[in-house]
Formats: sequence, structure tokens, C-alpha cells
Amino acid sequence: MTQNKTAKPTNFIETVIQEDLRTNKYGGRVHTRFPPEPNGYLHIGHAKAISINFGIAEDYKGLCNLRFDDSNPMKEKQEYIDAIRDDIRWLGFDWEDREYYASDYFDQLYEWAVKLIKDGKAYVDDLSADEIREHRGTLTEPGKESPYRKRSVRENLDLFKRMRAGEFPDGFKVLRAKIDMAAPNINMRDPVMYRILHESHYRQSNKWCIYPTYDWTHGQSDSIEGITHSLCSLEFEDHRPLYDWFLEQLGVYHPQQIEFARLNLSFTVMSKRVLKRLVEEGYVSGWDDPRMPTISGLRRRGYTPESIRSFCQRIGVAKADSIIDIALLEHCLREDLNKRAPRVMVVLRPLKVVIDNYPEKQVEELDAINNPEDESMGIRKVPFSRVLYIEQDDFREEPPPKFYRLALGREVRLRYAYFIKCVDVVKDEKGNVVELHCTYDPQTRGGDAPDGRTSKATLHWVSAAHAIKAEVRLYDRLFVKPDPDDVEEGKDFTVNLNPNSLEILKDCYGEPSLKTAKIGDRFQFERLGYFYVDLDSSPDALVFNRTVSLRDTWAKIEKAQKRG
RNA sequence: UGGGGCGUCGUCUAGUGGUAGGACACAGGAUUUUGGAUCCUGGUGCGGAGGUUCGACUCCUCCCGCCCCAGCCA
Repeated sequence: MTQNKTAKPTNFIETVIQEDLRTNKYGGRVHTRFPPEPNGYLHIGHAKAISINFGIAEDYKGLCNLRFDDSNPMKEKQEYIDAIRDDIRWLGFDWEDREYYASDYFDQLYEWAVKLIKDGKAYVDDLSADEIREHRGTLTEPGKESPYRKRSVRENLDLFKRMRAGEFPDGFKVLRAKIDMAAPNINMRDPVMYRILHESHYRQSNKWCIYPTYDWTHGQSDSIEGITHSLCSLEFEDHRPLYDWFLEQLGVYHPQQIEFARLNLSFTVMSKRVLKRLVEEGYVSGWDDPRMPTISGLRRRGYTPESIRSFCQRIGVAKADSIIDIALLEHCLREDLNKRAPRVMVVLRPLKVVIDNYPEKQVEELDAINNPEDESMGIRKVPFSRVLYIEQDDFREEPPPKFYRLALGREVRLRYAYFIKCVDVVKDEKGNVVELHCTYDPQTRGGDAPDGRTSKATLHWVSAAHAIKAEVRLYDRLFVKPDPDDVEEGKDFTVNLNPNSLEILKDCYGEPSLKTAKIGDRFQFERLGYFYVDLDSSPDALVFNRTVSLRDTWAKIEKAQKRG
């Protein structure tokens, strides 16, 4: 992963870093950080930020800190800290002993606030939240100065101390930076630095009843940690002048902030608010529901960390707002899984097949290749006998054009087994096909015909007597529209939820080698897709999640045919 | 109608004055005991208009469009 410092930059951030390295701006150091707020679970969008921050540190032989931006006691919890740590580790990144907390800087921040007050750069304001909003002006009109803006340094100092001492109730006073109420950049119109919150902090307990705002915390935290490049998303671009101002007034070390566009993915949502609603209103089973774009959801779905990292590499880094096609994520997943997942045969929707000319009690152990992409994964034995299951989709009474699979009178190959020919179809009283009778050609054992004839279709199958029953959960995209927020006036994203995003199949049959499948194992079910053994699985009740289907050319043809 | 950003194939992204490249997607074809995988082939797409220049995606001007900001959230 380590690349030469003079290697061609892969994005505009690296261009800046290489230039800083060249000019020795930070003494040759590259030090980044990933600064999540522990108020929720990480999602694939965070994976991009993680990948950028840790990736750049890795590539330039620098360091990347993990810092929890925990300045709001109302929202933050230890539970999220733990989950975030797990997710980052799972992705494969390491912050060693550099785990920091903005809340550990509260004392320093307080001292700095006192310094600003003494310098006449900050003041205690008695205005209510509503009044402050009114005084702020609008996008086109300047704000008005607070009547308390001219308080003396001594009074400000006294008041601020008393704020900290708990003399005032929540919301009664705030500490504000004294900048410019007429600034065209609204962030510079005397932003709030401290608010009174008689609230226990998950790490600081009741030590504080005033808490610094993010704007007053973030830049100084980066400064304290000696961060060289503070990489963040675009919406903080117009906060940068404020961060610069604070650092300048304080006269402390000044990191460089660089903003990039956050990740958007088609057919899913990234907003914490929406994700939270999906969980709380029961549209999904939890933060780790396999349909969620959370790291924990993707993990449970069966995504590999490698595939996510590869995805983050490929999408690049830029400043233009964009929506990445989720097909790219799925491509990265398949690419990785194709190389590593052992193949196995599982029938999802079983259709019974009796091989009429196959001896009643006979069982043969046939050789099957574990992974055609990786010979070292070897072979296994698969039992074949007179009664089998094949996929319902693999038989048609009236085969449409280009349908190569089984139909009455047709011959196909059973993977690693024999050529079989359908000679009879059994239906129930409603006319549903419930059983097929076939004959096999003993000459084709293993799947090759000595006379050179071939089959356009090769079907997966399972021996009924040897099959292992399993539950399979078929997951699909959570939303039916590329942009889930594309809704009529007055409606919300819930109208775009995909009603078929989860289908549970309880009567699936797998080959006996699956007996030893453990939670967390990944397989390719031949011709179907990649599957992951779910947390709910047990040795006698296997549960598989479909991570992603295989590319399905036939489905495309059929869809095109239906379209006309 | 304030400020800050951004506009290159369908979607991302490279290119920073010298024939617009890559990935995904899509469409053909080859191959195949997974309709998988693999391998070929297929695209004039730089928001618009002027200007500078021998030459402009790159520089200048104007215009158009999109995103962000009026939390005591981050």
C-alpha cells in the first residue's frame, strides 16, 4: 500500500499533500484523523471518509487518529463508541494507541475561552435562542448586535465562571465569539461557543454543565493533536474561516482543512435521521439489518471489508456532488467473493426429480470443484441418487425462446453428474408441476458425453435423501428508486421502500458438505449468488443471507422479452 | 436578490494549453460442465456564449444549472 511520495497523486487532496511535503510545510509529517460523533452507527459513507483518512496516512507513512467528537452530551453514548471501534477495525484500519476524545479537551477549551474573553474576543450573551436567531439576520440581510455584546471583560469573566459553576439554568446564557454581525458568512456572526446544559456526559459524568459547540471544539481538537490535514466534507467549507479565526486568535498550531464531497449511493439513504427512522419504525430489524447501508448491516449481509475498501478506492475523491451507482459496490463485492468463496450446490425452490432408470438404492459420490478460480481449494464429494431436487425456475412446461433449461423431452446436464432427459411431468389438482420424471445417461458420468454432445444448460441439484434443509433470506435493495427521496409533495421516502427487499425461504435444500457451515462463512451457491451464514444460524438450523446474486444474463433476456 | 462550492460518456473519475483516458453500467461477440468467471469489440462525453492563442476541458469575460449555510446539532 505504501507508495512513493513522488507517485502521481490520485486525487486533489494528495496533490495538496505532495505539495506540502515538497515545501516541508509540516516538517514532512502527514497526520490525519477520523472524527466521528458517537451518536449513531457508521455507514458506507463513513467508510469513504475512513478510507481517505487512514488510507492517506498509510500511503504517506503518516498517522491517522481516531477521535470521537463528543461535545454534545444529549446524543452520545458508549454503545456507539464500541460499535464504531468495531466497525473501523473490521474494515481493517488501526489507530494503535491514538484514540482521542474531544471531551478530554474540555479543560483546555475552557482555558482558551477565558483567554478569548480576556482579549475581548468573546462575550456572555443573555439573549434567548429565539432572540439570537432574530438577531442573526438572514442570508441577504446583516444581523444586529446583541445588547450584551459590549459587556466588560471583567463582567464576562465573572459570568462565564458562574455559568460553569452552575448558577444559571439551561439556555439562560451562552458564550459567543465577538466577530462580525454583518459578515456575509453567517458562521462569522458571533457564533455560540458554549451553551449551558445541565446534562451528564457519558464520559465526563457531571463535571460540566456548560458544553462547547462543535465549531468551538473541532478546529482546536485538530490543533491539539497536531493534525496536518483536516479532511472533512463539503458542508464545512464555510466554517473554515471561523476555525481559522479561532486558531489565529489563540495563536496555536494551525492544521489545514480540506473538504471533499461525501458519498451518496443510488437505491439507498445515508442520512442518520432516515436510517434512524428505518430502525425505530420497524422497516428493518435493526442497525445491522442486512439491508442497511451501515457497516454492521453490510457485514451481516456478507460484504467483505476488502470489497468495501476496493470500492472506496475506485469511487475516487473530488468536490463535485455525486451519486455512485450501487452496481459499482456490488461489482466490487462479486469481484472479491468470486476469488474466495467456495462453491456449493443449494436448491432454493425445490422441484422433485425422479431418475426412473437409476437404481433404487444406489448412491454415487461425485467429484465437485470447490472453486474454479482457485485450484488450491480442491475438490469435494457430492452424493447422487435416484431422487433429486432441482430449482423450479430450471423447468418450464412451455419454454420461451432462448430458454435452455429443462422442459419435457429436453436433455440438460446436472453439474458434475449426468445428462438427464425429462420424460414426464406430474401435476397436482391445481395444475402445478410438482414432480419430474427423467432418465439419465450412464455414459455421461461427471458431465461429459463420450459422443461429444453437449448441453446448453447445466443445472445445480441436490440429492433428496442427503440434502440438508436450510433457511435462506433473500435480500434485495431497500428502495425501488435510485433516489429514495424522489417523492410527491407531502410524501416521504417510505413510499419508495421496496416491498420485496426481503424474502424468506424456509424449505431450501443444500448439499451435505454444508453440514459444517459456521456463522460468518461465505459461499457461492452455484448459479445463484453469494451467501453468508447469518448470526441466527445454528448447526441444526442453518440460516443463509443472500449477500448478492450472481450476474444473471437469463434474467436480463427474459426481462427484455417481456418488454417486447 | 448575501456568502461558500461545484458542472468531463448513463454513473463515477483522470486530464492543469498540444490529437479526451480509465472504471462501473449498457450493447454485441468469443469461450465456458455456473446463462458465473474470463477475453475481445462498441462512445466525439468537456453546461452555454463570447474572447485570448497557431492550438482551449485547461486561460479571461458573461450567462445558465446544481449543492451547502440563517442549531445553544455535528
